Amino acid sequence: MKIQEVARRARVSTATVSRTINNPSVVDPKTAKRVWKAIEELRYYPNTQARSLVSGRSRILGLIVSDITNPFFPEVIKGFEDVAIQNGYEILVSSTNYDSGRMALCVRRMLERKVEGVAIMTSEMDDHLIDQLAHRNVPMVFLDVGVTGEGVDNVRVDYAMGINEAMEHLLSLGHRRIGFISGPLTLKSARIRRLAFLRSLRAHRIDQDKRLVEESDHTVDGGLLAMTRMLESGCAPTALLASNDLTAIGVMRAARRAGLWVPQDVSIVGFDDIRLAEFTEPPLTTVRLSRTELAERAFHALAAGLDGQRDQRRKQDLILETHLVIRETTCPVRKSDPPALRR
Amino acid sequence: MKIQEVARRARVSTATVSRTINNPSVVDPKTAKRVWKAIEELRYYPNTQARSLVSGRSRILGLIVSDITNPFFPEVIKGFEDVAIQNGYEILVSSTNYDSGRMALCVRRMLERKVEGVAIMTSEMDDHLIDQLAHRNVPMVFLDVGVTGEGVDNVRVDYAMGINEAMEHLLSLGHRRIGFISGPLTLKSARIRRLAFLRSLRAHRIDQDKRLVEESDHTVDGGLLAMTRMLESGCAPTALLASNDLTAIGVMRAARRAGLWVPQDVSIVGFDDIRLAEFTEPPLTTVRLSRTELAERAFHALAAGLDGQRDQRRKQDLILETHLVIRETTCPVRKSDPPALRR
DNA sequence: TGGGCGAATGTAATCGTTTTCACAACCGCC
DNA sequence: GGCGGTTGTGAAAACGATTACATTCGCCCA
Repeated sequence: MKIQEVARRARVSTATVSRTINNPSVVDPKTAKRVWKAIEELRYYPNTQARSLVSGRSRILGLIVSDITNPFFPEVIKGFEDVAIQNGYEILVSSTNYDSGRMALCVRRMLERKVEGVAIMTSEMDDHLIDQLAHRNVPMVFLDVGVTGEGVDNVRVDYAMGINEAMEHLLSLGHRRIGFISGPLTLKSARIRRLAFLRSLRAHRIDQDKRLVEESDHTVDGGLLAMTRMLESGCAPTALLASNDLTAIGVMRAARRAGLWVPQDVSIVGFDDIRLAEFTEPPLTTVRLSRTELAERAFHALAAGLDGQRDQRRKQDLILETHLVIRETTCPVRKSDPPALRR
Repeated sequence: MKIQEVARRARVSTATVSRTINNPSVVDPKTAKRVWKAIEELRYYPNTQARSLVSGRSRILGLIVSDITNPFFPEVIKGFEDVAIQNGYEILVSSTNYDSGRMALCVRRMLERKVEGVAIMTSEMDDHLIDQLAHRNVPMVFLDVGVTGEGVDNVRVDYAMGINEAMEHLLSLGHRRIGFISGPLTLKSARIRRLAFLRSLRAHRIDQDKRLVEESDHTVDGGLLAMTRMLESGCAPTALLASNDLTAIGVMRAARRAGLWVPQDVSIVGFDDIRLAEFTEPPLTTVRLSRTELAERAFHALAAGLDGQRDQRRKQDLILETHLVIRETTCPVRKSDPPALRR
């Protein structure tokens, strides 16, 4: 089923068929109608490979995430796919599994497939890989306030806003011994959240206790481990802020294992507001970061880069806000000391 | 950076370069070495589109799921991607969002990209779409014991095994009023699970109470709604089996809202054993269905279809087992009646 | 009347590979 | 020394579209 057959059937040249499909304005409506009829009758659809080989445009966008298994990402992927498809693009997702070798492979495959742009949401990004992409003039957008440089865009997220709201909330409930479990500090977005927490602490003249700030890895297991460590340090917090919801879920589990009730013994706040957050027991108070908006921003940043619409790009500098969503894992600090830890 | 440049640099023809890459056995090791050197020096990599245009092989496999946002799927995707990449294949995932129009689009895009095979995990699959694929000789594999027909494979999962284990478990704990919340009955795999439940009931000579069997949609919200309906029907079960873990999580939430304690007032068993199951409060007793194995089976079924290795296919008829994983949402039935429902 | 113009269409080059086929070189054997 | 059989290599024809350029045709105006 090639374009030739369509051409023959519609009694036109292949060029005309191609034009009716790609640039209808230059072809006579009457001819166009004939061509469309032939296309339908033969159920013709163009061969993408041939098409992009000659036109140089693949209509594919890449999306690289670190772990498709973290529920945050599928929601971003979904949003990205939706908007991409609406605009006639295909997407190619790759999960690096936190492995930088795998990351190199991802980039390689993206290049081989001639993606027209890549959105990157992961930390395993060596500079030389970025160079590889930049060198081939592939527009990039980082969803992680990561690298900056020419040809590199960033979707800006106001992480601090949500963190501050969360802190105000906890402080207004009387909490003073507030812990924080960060994500991997190789991730810039994780560093930013941690910093926002520390800043907020200082702004409220609360001394930082090192035992109350742990590094983790944005997984449930990691959160569980980190919280367990913190509780065993002998200085249990009355409230805890986690760098993402998965961590918060781990934290809740650790608290329960230690015999603590949430929120009576310890208040917990997550970050992201993944769908499941609403359904934890009790439902998780967390900071919402809209995945669909994030994905849309990413797409538009790329699309702008594609068509070289420099002016439109300015619009993308809007900052994505984050806000606290109060559910049931936070409550006023109890006056008496929490019960002794069960070991 | 085309093959020509490599050829020139290595002082051979383009044919030889192509051969050293794709079929090294027919080229003299000395020449091959020269060619590889040139390739490395120029950082050459072949243009995938040109390559697959002429060879007719895209090295892409499609994977269609209904909802990438359901944590079950990303784990399958990950497994599928891993094994595909190991075998030199790319994957193209598409989420249909339970929309059959979107499904048609998916198939269309898969065809346009000339995928060499498709794994399908969704119910929005019209027969005419299957025909479309079959008609173009695209091997298919269903991960849902769905359609059968020529050129269509199925990964066989023994859903009944896990269900039976779960039932034995609940019965041994003294439960007799056992409820079931199924997935959408358009999904064959959901029907099978429901049927296995009903069979087990009959096998143990327990009368079926219609109020204790609800249909839902494999989402948390759906589970919550269905359980709420069931509790309000005036005939609360002492134990409940859910068709998947997401549903189970919704069920737990509904139980808590109604003032019931899990597992003291009602025991709950899920299905799938998604990663999060371990971290619910309390940790969910559920039936494990290995996603990686599922994905691997799917891949191999496709791969077998690709190379036409009819004999190897027989091996794939092994049935994937499912087993109960006991955690903390089940306990012996309480002798006294459960407390009155809080409305 | 004829030349210029614009709109619609056709011709053919092009994209970067793979792969068929032919050819050359070499080997061993009769 | 000629001949069949390997082996390794190169020239050129695909693959199926897009698109630059050429052509045709009708129309208008000088």
